[in-house]
Amino acid sequence: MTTPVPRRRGPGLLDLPTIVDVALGIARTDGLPALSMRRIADELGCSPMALYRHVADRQALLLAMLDAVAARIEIPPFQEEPRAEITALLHAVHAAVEGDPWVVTALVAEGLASPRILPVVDRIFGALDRAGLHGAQAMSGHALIWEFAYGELLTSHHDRADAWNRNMIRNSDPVRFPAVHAVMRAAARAPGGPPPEMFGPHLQIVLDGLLGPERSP
Amino acid sequence: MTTPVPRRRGPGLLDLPTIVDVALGIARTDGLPALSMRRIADELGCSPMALYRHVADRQALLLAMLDAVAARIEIPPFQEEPRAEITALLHAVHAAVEGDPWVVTALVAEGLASPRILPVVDRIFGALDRAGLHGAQAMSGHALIWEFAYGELLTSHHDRADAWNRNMIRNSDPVRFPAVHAVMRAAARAPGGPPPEMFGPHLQIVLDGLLGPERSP
DNA sequence: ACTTTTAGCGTACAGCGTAAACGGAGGTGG
DNA sequence: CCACCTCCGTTTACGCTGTACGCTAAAAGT
Repeated sequence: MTTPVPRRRGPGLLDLPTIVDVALGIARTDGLPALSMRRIADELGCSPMALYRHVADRQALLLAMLDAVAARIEIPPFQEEPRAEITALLHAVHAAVEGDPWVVTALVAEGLASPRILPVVDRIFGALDRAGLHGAQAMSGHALIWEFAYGELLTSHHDRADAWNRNMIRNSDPVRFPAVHAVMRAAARAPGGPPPEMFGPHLQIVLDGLLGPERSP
Repeated sequence: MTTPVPRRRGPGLLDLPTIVDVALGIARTDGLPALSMRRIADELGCSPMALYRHVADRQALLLAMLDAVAARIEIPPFQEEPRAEITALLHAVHAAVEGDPWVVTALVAEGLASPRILPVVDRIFGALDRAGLHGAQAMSGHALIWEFAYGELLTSHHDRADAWNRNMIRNSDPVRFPAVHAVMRAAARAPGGPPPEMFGPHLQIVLDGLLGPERSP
């Protein structure tokens, strides 16, 4: 006679950090659509409803995951000079989110945010203030910086979309669209290799526009 | 005896444009998550499976919707001057997508794209070329422009997220985060009204960084 | 008139998030 | 020692999703 799987019971077997860890793993390897409550439960060896003792619902779980990602932002030391300060802060955020492209999707699709980015936000506002941007200008500049960060993270991590676009261009008429084809041909002659990292350079360009071009010493 | 609902049969009762129209309506009023095949079928008075005679699957439907949105881009007349050209093109795209924030979500979450943006892409590359950006620099600049456009569209239309952030800041410690609170206080004193449109100004800032600041005459 | 093709769609299935009710282990008070 | 209460994980079930499969009936071909 088979004991009906005498699963261990009692407190301490399941907790939020464990659940979030597993969820992060699934999201990273198989993407956000594959992240279902049942899948998490399976990997934890528990029933789906067990998760609801520790998480209100799926949305709350996503928020907890976001929080975990935000927690690994290594906040850099303070720098007086605005451009250097903003650059350092955004690279820290980028490094934390890089490799987890679903973060931006979740953030945007569900309108979520973690209070953990508040320190970063505050220091960006401080830097903008020192750079001479106050009030509405500061809010606008701050918005622009995040718009860029979102956009960069979104577009940079989509290999599928990239291949799609290449094909779309390749199948298009070189006569009607000469400029794209010229650039693509030039790129084809280039040594290939991994696509260049664009976050840093692009951020500098945005900051050039926002704070004025960097004075070369 | 009841004839089992002698639904009209034969070709021409249902076609892709009709389906796409209804789907666009649902997405605009109730958002992308509310867009289910059954919901579309209900509003069309047909069975869910009827849709599959005209659309391969949900993904294909999304792509068709994207195509419909891309079709309403009013391509502006050519301008020699690069900054003016790019500005006009991007405002045209922005105008077509504005009011349908789900577009960017779909575009990004599914990695979709419509060949209809090719003319726009080509002219942007042309403008970048005239501005002195070739090869890898052109690709980088082009990428930056779309990164910004994506990010702006994503962040600008999320009232929920905005309210969320306001609350988050309001509930935070003014001593630990003085800069945000200073800006928020200044914004609170401002006349209110609708949030200012940021796409135009921010695009100019990005172009300042990319092409060099606008020479004032 | 008879057969073949095809457009349209009813049924059914696997999977989703989660509400509701249940059961068993551990600590606590009588 | 026993009753009880509180957690925590369980099973069960509901309404939703996208869509594979196969039927029906109209159109087309011979």
